[in-house]
Amino acid sequence: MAQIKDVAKQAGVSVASVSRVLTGQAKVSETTTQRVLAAVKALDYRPDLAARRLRSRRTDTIGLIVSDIRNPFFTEVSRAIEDVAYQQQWRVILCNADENPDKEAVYLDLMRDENVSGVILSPTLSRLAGFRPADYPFPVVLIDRCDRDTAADAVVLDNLDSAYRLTVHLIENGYQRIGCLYGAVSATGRQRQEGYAAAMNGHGLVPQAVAVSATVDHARTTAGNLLRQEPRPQALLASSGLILLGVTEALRTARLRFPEDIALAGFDDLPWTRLVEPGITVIAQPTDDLGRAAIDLLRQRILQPEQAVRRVVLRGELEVRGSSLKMMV
Amino acid sequence: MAQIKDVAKQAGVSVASVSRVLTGQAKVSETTTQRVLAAVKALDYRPDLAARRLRSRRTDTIGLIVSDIRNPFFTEVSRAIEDVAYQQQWRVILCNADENPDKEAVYLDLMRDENVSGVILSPTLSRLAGFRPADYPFPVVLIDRCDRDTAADAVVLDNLDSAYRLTVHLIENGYQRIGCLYGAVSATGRQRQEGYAAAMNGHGLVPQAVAVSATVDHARTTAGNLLRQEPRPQALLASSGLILLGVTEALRTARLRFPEDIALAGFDDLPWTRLVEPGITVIAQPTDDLGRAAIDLLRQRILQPEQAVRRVVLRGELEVRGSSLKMMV
DNA sequence: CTTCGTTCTAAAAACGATTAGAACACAGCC
DNA sequence: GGCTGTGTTCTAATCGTTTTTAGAACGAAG
Repeated sequence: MAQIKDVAKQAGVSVASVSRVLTGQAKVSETTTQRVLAAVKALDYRPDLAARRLRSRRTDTIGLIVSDIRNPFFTEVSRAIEDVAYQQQWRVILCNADENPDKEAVYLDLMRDENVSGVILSPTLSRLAGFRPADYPFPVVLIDRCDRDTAADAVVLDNLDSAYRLTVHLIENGYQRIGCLYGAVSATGRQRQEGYAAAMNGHGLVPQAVAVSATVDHARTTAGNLLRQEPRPQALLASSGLILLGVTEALRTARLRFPEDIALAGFDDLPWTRLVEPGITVIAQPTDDLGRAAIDLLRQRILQPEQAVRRVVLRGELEVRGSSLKMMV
Repeated sequence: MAQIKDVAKQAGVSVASVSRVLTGQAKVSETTTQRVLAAVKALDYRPDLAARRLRSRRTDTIGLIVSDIRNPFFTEVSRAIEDVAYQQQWRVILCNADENPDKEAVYLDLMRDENVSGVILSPTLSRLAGFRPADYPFPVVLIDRCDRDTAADAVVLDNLDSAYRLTVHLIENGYQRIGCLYGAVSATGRQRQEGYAAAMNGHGLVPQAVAVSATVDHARTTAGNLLRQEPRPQALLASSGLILLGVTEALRTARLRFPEDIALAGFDDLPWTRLVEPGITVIAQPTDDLGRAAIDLLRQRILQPEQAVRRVVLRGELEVRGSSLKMMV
């Protein structure tokens, strides 16, 4: 394996010049540049990243900590982030914290060990409470989850407003007893519940929200219980794609058809929501933009550590499908 | 930030002893060990990974190169791999090659630059042809895709047999004009098509297989065309979850119900397949086992570079649902 | 009391790059 | 010619570990 000194010898220059050409840090004359590049090509030289990282103290690596990559929302977001990262010659370390604060802490320590350039984090509730960027030895950008008063760079959906609009849509179509299953372990689920409650209260209706852990299994059983209550809700609203999946399965099990027997709406425009007859009304999240915005924010923060804290709020789009059709009277 | 020499000073020993205690490479006396560990804890010392990697020439990092993490199959597999990796204190670099041989080559070069301990690869067709582990400076384990004669460690589904069983299941339920949409860009799709064709031929039926690129969009339009042909197929078989999704959407668009109008079966036991009435019959892939087996194979190969080449073949399980119910006569 | 072997520790040499700071070349000016 | 300034290049120090090498300490055997 060729080393930098081999390249220097081949090009007839010093190792410093080779390094300068390759990193592009300082001015190098045209002739030297050409000779170095020729030597690099001739020897198929590739810098040793470990050595480079040790000396330069930069890793060009970022961390991405989410609850679970199998959650389709995070799958999409992570893909967007990785695409941008690799274009910029950055490495991405992906971590699944499983909503577990301890695991999350372990991974954040790991990020420190790796000396990452920055981290994109979807924090657990407990970490989000009182979150301060200054507590971390690297820049942090929050994604998907963020409180109103969190003083940190963040990219989020307009959760409250999206839930509000979704709820109003159901109300306007004649539904009144609207139940809501929301993920209580994340700030996002809570905010969506707030939006739902605001819409209900604003229309003189009584909110009936049930907290669930954001898993398909739990959502299914909880929804099953809800459906056995009297009077049965006229509509259900699910605060995330996974919960929506569980609720839909429960409706199947209970042999309830929508929208005839019960209306249905939720978050995340997953492929199957248009496949389940007659299609499920959802708020579509712009996952690609969320990911891109997050890494862009991180890039800027790395370049300008002292710049003002920014928050990017993206609007969710209401996709109306058959599951929320006007209620028969 | 504390360094190893600070720890040595605090413990009253040499830096070498500290290193030996922490890496566990050589024998150290009990008293020294205790003093070092105490000093490490007192100073909250964490070794600098860049320095360690430079000197030791090992990175404890593996690469995972798949076509697209958004493909649910790879999402599941990658999660399983990452879980095991982090337990072993390994880092994972995830790469999406998008079935693009050039991109795949770039990422493999990147793996060399990173000096990874090994790579788990789901290769494109062109790379798989004539694949030789010796051509790479690190151990490679193939996953999901592998030819009969590939001389490399690999973990795959019994594609041919699974497809055969799935096809026979349709035939036994009375279907005869069975069409097959298979992903032609991967070895896996081709093998499944082979299994399908074998079953058809073995029962005196004429296979009608159509190659598609393994995307939802292409599968949908291709299936749409297929459905307009006369006579219309009595059943359709899709060689992957994404293709199955496209086909299902096409049936929706054409207002065809299954199994009354047309039967349906495919690969990958995705959540929505049991949600779409009356449920879609599929071959369930043991994604978790696939991932675990792959990283286990890699670990063994790293420990014993000269051991014999292994191939792990996992059996797909037939999940019978409503979409393949016995044909009405 | 030496000699040998064992077990552990210390000092110093890698690992392969980046980057200060010194050195150099050259031009322009007095 | 000497001096200064500018732009480039070189030498050597440095990053923070691991690993090699040499040697100290100690006990047992002769």
